[in-house]
Amino acid sequence: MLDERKCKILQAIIDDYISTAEPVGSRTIARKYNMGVGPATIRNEMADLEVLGYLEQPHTSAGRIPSAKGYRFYVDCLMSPSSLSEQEINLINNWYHTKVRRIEEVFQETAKILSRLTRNISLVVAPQFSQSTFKYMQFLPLDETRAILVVVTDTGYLENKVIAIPEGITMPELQRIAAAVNSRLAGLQFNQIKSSLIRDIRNDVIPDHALFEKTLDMLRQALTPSQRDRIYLGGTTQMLNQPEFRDVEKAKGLLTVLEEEKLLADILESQEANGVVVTIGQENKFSGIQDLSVIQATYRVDGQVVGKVAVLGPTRIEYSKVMSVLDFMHRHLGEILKKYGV
Amino acid sequence: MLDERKCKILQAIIDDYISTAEPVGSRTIARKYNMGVGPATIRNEMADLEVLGYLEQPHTSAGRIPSAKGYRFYVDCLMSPSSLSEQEINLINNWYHTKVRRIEEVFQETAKILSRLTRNISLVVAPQFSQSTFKYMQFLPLDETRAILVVVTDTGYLENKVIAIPEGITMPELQRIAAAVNSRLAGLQFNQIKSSLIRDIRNDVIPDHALFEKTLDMLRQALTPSQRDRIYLGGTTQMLNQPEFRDVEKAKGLLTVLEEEKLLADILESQEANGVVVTIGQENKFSGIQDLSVIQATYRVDGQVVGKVAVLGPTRIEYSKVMSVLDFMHRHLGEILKKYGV
DNA sequence: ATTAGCACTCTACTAAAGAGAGTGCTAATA
DNA sequence: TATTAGCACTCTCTTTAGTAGAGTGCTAAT
Repeated sequence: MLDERKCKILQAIIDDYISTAEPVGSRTIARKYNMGVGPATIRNEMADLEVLGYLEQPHTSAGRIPSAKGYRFYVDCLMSPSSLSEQEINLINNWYHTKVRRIEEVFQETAKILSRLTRNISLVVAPQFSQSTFKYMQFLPLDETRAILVVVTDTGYLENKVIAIPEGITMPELQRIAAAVNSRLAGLQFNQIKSSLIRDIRNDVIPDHALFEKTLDMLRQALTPSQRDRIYLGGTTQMLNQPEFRDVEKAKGLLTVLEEEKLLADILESQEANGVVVTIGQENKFSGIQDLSVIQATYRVDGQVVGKVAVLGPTRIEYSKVMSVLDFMHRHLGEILKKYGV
Repeated sequence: MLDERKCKILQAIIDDYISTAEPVGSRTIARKYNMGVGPATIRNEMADLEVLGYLEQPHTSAGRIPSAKGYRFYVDCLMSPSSLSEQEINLINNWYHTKVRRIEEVFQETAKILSRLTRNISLVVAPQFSQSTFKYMQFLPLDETRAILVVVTDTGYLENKVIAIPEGITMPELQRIAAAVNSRLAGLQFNQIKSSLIRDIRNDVIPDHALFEKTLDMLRQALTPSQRDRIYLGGTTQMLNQPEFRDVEKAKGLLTVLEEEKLLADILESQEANGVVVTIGQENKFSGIQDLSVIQATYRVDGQVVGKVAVLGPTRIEYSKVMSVLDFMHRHLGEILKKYGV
């Protein structure tokens, strides 16, 4: 592999580039990170590191910048891991008390905290409806012509929709429908409920009934939850402070990606490993973010993986810092959610 | 006021500036908008218009750009009103069918349509919970230790929260609490329900009861809905296409404003008039958007004002186009909402 | 009242020059 | 043999000067 001095130099270069966003020269390293050797020696080592693929040179007379391979090595071997300060932990713990009124706000505020602490774009994927379990459905009366159909999950999440009651249908009938559906679906995980199962219910229980059709429709809708409100974004504005987005075109490109919820979902869905996972630049399969790094982690409620927290930034992102923040979050978000009512 | 020719010239200048974003010179006007007079005459008129405050000159040898006063006169008197094309109306009507699954999505998609059609930032203010009427509350069973408290409004909107059931409380007791609250609050508008009223209930009905306290807490929370999910934004990315935001600092400024939900709410709350209302540049009280124009309209459900639709853009915004889009929307959003289940 | 003509002003663009940062190589040094 | 001082070289970035272009305002003629 790399000898000790090369490692030290590589680490110094990356640390410096992460904090300055400027190509790093040999003199800077020799001076700022007192290596005990002169700039010329460092130059030789840098030339080696470039041949080995850890560094790149924007042009002949510039300093070096880390390559994706360089960052990868940095993340895996060199980086000194940091952990959150007392102060930051307090910030997080107190944050929710003052801001949160309902569950969705936990996600929104988590995204905000993440982007605050990391100074980058954050993403929080809320638990997927489809991973929770059908508990029961029920009709709540509204007026003569309308009722609210609610579907309750075992986690206490509730999906609701106003439904027009067809002429001549009475509340007891509605309840009969609900009972029929409940007896069939109770305890099933949502992603196990297939259309075929719903068709069975229709055929077996109440073969022909306009409202029943509507009910099933709504159930189907509940089963395919919109991606939209599953992903919470934070810090899109802060991004513009990063020098890599000094160019409006760049910024526009990223914002466009962020607007494509579907794409975001894919980016995050693609990783299933445990712990904090780092994807650097071109390691990313998705075009549009190939000059960015994604750092993500899953979080659990009751031991079950339910969602993700992630931070997105330039490859020059402060890996150490971001990873420590995400590490904290993915460990604690489960408790926080339970505390605030999932 | 202004004689006919001055009007014609002013209109031509503003039309041109709106579409090009470049200062307009006398030659351009004479050529493109064949006025029947030479550039020199136009120059004289332009000089007059500048003295009168309708035009400004970025520097001596540039063309003229409209001032806020110029735009105001343009909007009030000059502008040729446009209306939506068949095609656009169809686009709108079909849009919701394919995209909308739940009520919140109506707002989100409305924002999207608005920004699509106007190529600017759009805002949609969802109906305020506090303006609707308390219908009833109810506890839905979840498990031994938890229940879901739901509050239903006359519009069919539903607020819900998971509540821990204190030791030893049974379902019938919960229902008794609900009944007590319902008998007191049913039919009241949410913003009429004061803490004092809630205190009364506590004192009169069930004087001491941990769960009851929690219930009331939750009700109080429901009464102060977060601003956050009341305002839906669209087209923040498109904004970066406007030449006025070629500068990243400008873009950052605006994005920062857009992140302050509270401020946005104020901006929109400040207008209560009927129809489509235009606020141009410095007419705006709020710093941060004083080089922008806001065009907004209220919409109604069942004849009652419930929310707003608005478009935000540079003072150079296509007033005519935007106003026609908003006019259409504020007339039809009510129906659309009813159709999709408010 | 309008307009042609012209001098004047200001910006935006281009090219040239110079400063600065950093490299790579060579030869000297420990 | 590893390190380093020295130096020529390369490339970018900034500054400067000059020029083209667009547009104005004024005056005198129509």
